[in-house]
Amino acid sequence: MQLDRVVNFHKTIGDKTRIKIIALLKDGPLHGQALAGKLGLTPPTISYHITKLREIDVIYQRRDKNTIYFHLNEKKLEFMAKAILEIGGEKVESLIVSDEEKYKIINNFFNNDGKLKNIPAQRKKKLIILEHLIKGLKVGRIYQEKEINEHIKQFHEDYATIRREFIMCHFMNRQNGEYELNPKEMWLI
Amino acid sequence: MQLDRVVNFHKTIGDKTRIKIIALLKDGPLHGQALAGKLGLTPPTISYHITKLREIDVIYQRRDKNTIYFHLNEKKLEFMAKAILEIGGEKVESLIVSDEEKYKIINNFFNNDGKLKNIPAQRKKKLIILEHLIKGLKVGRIYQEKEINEHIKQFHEDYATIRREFIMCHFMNRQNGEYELNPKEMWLI
DNA sequence: CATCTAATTTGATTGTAATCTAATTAGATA
DNA sequence: TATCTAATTAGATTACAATCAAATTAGATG
Repeated sequence: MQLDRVVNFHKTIGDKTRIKIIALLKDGPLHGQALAGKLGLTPPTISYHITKLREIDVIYQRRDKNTIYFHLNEKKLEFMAKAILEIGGEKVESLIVSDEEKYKIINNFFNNDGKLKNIPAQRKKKLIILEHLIKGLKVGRIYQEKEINEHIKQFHEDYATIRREFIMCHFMNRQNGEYELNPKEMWLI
Repeated sequence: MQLDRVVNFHKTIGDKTRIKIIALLKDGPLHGQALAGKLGLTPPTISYHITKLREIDVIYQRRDKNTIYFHLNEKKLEFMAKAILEIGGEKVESLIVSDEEKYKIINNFFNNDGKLKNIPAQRKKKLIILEHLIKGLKVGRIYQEKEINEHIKQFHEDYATIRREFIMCHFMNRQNGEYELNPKEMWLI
């Protein structure tokens, strides 16, 4: 179940007029003018809402002479309403920043010689770069400030800024001048 | 279950960021900065979304030192997700135009002597007034045009306009100069 | 009590959504 | 094929929602 489908379903029925339409159609099919009358709206407005509801497949229509009757697809409604309960867990994390996206961003910010061009201003990108920069260091080991600096200098001369960013973004912490990586749960990514 | 609650629930979770938050919290509580990092957004934006989610009661929070952890209320989420399946039917019709509302509108448009002040421009109000005006006539009987006119003249001198409205809004139909009320299912109210 | 960290509020900006009137289209029927 | 009815589309207006940077608040801790 894709995220966008679920979002779109809820966005669509998160509207007073459309929920009223759904409620009315539970008693049986109705045509546009009837809906317009009952809801105190004009036919174009009903058309607009019907289109949205048809897009998420909770209504369908049957024509009788000049009149189109709109029917509720209750099965679909039920299925989609329950979808939010299934979604998520670890899978979503990968949805949020896919490996492919990370790869692109890393490629953009590093030169071919492995040097970091500059520190991204955008938060998300910055985190991806920091996560990448920290890869050579090990969880559990204690580092002296000088060691951290040397490690960072491989990639960028402004080690002070990057070291500060490591702390601020919870990748590592400092205790009386010594540094240690935080457990991955604390990382913001 | 009130309509507004259901609408508000779906409006709130009909947003990509908020569904991602819900999905992330299914794996366990997280604090604001972690959410901001994982989603590539700033803390104020997370606050904004958390507030919305708290309003519909699907998240709650526990503080640990300086950090507030946000928890998902899965029971509530499930209950609200299924609420749309219960709503509706005949009850909703009365929600749409309550008797109280009808009473008010009728009072506004009629004088004490029982005369109609004017024909409402707003569609919904017009339908309520027309429904009220038609009450003296019987389903199943055939009326001559003159009879219809006399009936309407009790309330308003412009019988021609009102007679036309009766037809246009499906309260009655004309067949070679004779008039008959339509069955109530055809009325737009 | 001074200071730090995390969260929230404020104000501004930008994009999206709901509704209407007027014009158009699609079928049905005479 | 001309005409009627119902539905839809187009265009404009207005209201609302998501986001951020900057300022503020609320607890925790030295």
